[in-house]
Amino acid sequence: MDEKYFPEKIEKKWQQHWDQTKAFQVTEADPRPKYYALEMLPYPSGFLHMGHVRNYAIGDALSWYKRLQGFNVLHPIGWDSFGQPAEQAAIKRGVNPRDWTEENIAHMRGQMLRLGISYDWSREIAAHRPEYYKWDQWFFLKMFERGLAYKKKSPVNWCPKEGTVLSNEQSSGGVCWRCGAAVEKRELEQWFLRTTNYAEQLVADIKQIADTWPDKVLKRQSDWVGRSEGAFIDFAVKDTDKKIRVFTTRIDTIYGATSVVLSAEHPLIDELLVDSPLKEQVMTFAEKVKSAKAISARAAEEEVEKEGINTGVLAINPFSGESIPVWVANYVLIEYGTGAVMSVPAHDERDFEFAQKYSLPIRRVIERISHEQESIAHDPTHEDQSTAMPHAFTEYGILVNSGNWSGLISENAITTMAEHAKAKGFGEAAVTYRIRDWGVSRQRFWGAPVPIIYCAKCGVVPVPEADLPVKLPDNAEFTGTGESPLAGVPEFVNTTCPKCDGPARRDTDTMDTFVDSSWYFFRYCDPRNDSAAFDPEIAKQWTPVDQYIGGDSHAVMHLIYTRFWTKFMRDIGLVSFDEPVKRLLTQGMVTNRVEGTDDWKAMSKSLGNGVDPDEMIAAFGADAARLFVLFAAPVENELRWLESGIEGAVRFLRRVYTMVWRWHERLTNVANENGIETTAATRSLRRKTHQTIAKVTSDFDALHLNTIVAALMELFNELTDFNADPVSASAEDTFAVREALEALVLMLAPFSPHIAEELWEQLGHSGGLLKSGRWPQADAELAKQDELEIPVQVNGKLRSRVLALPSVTEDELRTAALNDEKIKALIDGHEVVKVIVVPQRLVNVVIR
RNA sequence: GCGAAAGUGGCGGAAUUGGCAGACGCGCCAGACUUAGGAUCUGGUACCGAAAGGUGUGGGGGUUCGAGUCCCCCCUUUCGCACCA
Repeated sequence: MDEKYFPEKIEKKWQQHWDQTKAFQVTEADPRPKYYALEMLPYPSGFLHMGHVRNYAIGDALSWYKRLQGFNVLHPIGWDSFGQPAEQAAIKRGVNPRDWTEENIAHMRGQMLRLGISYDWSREIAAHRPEYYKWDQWFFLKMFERGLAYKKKSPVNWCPKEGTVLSNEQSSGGVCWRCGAAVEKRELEQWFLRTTNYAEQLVADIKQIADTWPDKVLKRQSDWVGRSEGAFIDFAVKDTDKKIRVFTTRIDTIYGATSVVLSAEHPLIDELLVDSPLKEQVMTFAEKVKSAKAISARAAEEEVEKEGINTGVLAINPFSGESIPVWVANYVLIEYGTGAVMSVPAHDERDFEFAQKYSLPIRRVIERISHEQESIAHDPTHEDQSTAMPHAFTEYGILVNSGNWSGLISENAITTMAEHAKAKGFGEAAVTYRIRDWGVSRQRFWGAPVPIIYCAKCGVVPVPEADLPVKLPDNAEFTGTGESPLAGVPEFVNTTCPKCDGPARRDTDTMDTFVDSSWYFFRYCDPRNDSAAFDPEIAKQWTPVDQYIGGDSHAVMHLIYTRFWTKFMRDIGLVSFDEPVKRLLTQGMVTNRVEGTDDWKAMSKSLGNGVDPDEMIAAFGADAARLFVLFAAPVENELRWLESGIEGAVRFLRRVYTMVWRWHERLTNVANENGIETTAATRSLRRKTHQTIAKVTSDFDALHLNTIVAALMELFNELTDFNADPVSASAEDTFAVREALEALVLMLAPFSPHIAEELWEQLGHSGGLLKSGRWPQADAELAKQDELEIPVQVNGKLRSRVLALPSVTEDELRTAALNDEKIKALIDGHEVVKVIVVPQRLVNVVIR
């Protein structure tokens, strides 16, 4: 053993040991209970950044903890290796995307090895390899068989900068999730997956993970699915047999409807205006709205002013029989509900604003229920039109001016009016969702080809399973024009129809890369299977994932897709549960100061505030870098990078190293006997050791990794204070030091595994931590305090302390406090009103 | 605009059910050892005060013997959603 701590030497030694002994390879044959720890698989951009390091350090800490506790821990890694940057490299620099990707993977794998992350490398996977994406295609075909994958022409989100379609999830807020460019609407024919079929389950099953996923993620998912209860109501168009169906959550306000408003894209507009003199005007308006939306009105920061036009057509309110005008307006969305609404200005903010602008009537039909207005409640014919409303009244209340329904309260009216509509055949109660089907076609090369063939005779023909994978060609040209590069490869495009053998063409789009990541952690269970995506029996042994760790940027993308995918896999019998991930941790970002400013921003090349993990490893060692990122902040918080912080981590490791170096000879020479008495000299150290074990264990279960490191430092400080001489220490002292050092080293392993392995060996154990080490057990007796220092307050202010045994009674404590010299002096001349005694905690003397 | 979360030393952050505020680390100060120190070790470090003592968890109020923690109002920050009928 060296006298001094040389991280690079130790780290290399143990990385080799782990590799040679295949230390982290696991098998299903292992009888121990399983634990599946998973970090989000990275995109192989070429270099790890500190965000990755933090992610993997957290996952690795957990993996080590569970291993030392005796679990059979699956801790795999792979590559989300399809995607835009590889294609950009191909366009800009003419490199082959496959070569570019493989080189990046090789480099990043090296970085992970240098960090010493304990992955089972035998299970490594990469999405761009045919043996993986074959199964993306297989899943697509399964969905196609069941009608869950379908093609339709529709307005889709188009990123002009990247030249491809995006899903709704990827264009949240009207901007591209990757490059931030404003998203346009384009009319294209695209493949969609029916996520809407699972909308209800995606909301309902949240209760299964409500306690173990972060609230903010569940909230966003719930909002994204956007479940809304209401009713469909048909408004007949006057003098025609046509109907306009609207969706409303407030059927109780229907007597206040003063118009029906259609979105500009509503399909009925054409039909309704066939003979209308206003046709020209309305169509011009609708076109204007559509084009404004096409250039991304939704990406604009400010609210767009409401605009509309009266079509001159009348619709009949099925409840009141009243005829009201039909308008077309820019504030009604075709994507939601039915693309048409009944406008109730008195009880909806948007309708109110619209009505004011165009001087449409505002008719109040809901009154607040209050004591002052009790007379109104008892007088259903009450009509208060005299007072102009300053705002819409959007709360529930009591119905007025609503025919026979007046006098009902909103909650009841909503139910009974929907029932009435159904009985009369002009509507029904309904649930709508905001979530849309997942558009998966991408006009790109570097993805899994959509396994579909178009035949002039047979139409849309799925590629037979036996012909999978549909492989990417090697000779595509990358022009960056926005056309799928596959379309320019005749050898790829031209094929024969699997049904009739006639000439046919392949689909030239590839699938969204989020398809790859929707099921990848099932593949880790059975990564080399070439006859199935995975063997359900094997997957059953590992899944669901026990702990998933990643950034929260995927809250409504990856994390909703993978829940959808799992439900589909359940429905085709591959898995037997509803939710793929038991527990989710969303780690905070790693930020650094932007030079010349006071801003802390996520590290990035463009801001020039990046920190290279390799440089950190070279300067301080992987162990210190990892210890620092876990110590510096709670895992879910933002982590501000401070070079001095990592120096502190090295200092700590160096001190621990030196401590072991000073003791290792004595500890290996003096046999570790059991049954050694605790002495007055060792009691305090032994207590600290066992208290620390208890605290660290419970903090691990709560994922409070930063306070664990603090606790280990406290234990070390206690060891320093113990100050026994390694040359002449008594058997009792040696025993206590050994106990403390062994516990410290074992508990340090999840944070800084290389030095822990080295020190464990120096403490006289062979074969490595996983062979000879076990997570230490806290002895509750030893952890007990044998004397308590009880604070004594007078009128709530701390004035003194008294010493007491843990077994002290309430009366004894009261007496001790009142007899304390300082307290006596303070209560002298005052009346003691009462004395609060909290057993084992505190005494408060209340005086007057 | 709507919704949610959070405000604790110079900094990152600790603090069972309301019960000693500031653990641990960084930084800073002093000292030791050193040819030297951006190494190492020791001690100190919330604020005011020479001290006794007093004041302190964004601001204001409340509940309580006792509030960082619970309740109400306000301010600030961060995040999410932004015409979802």
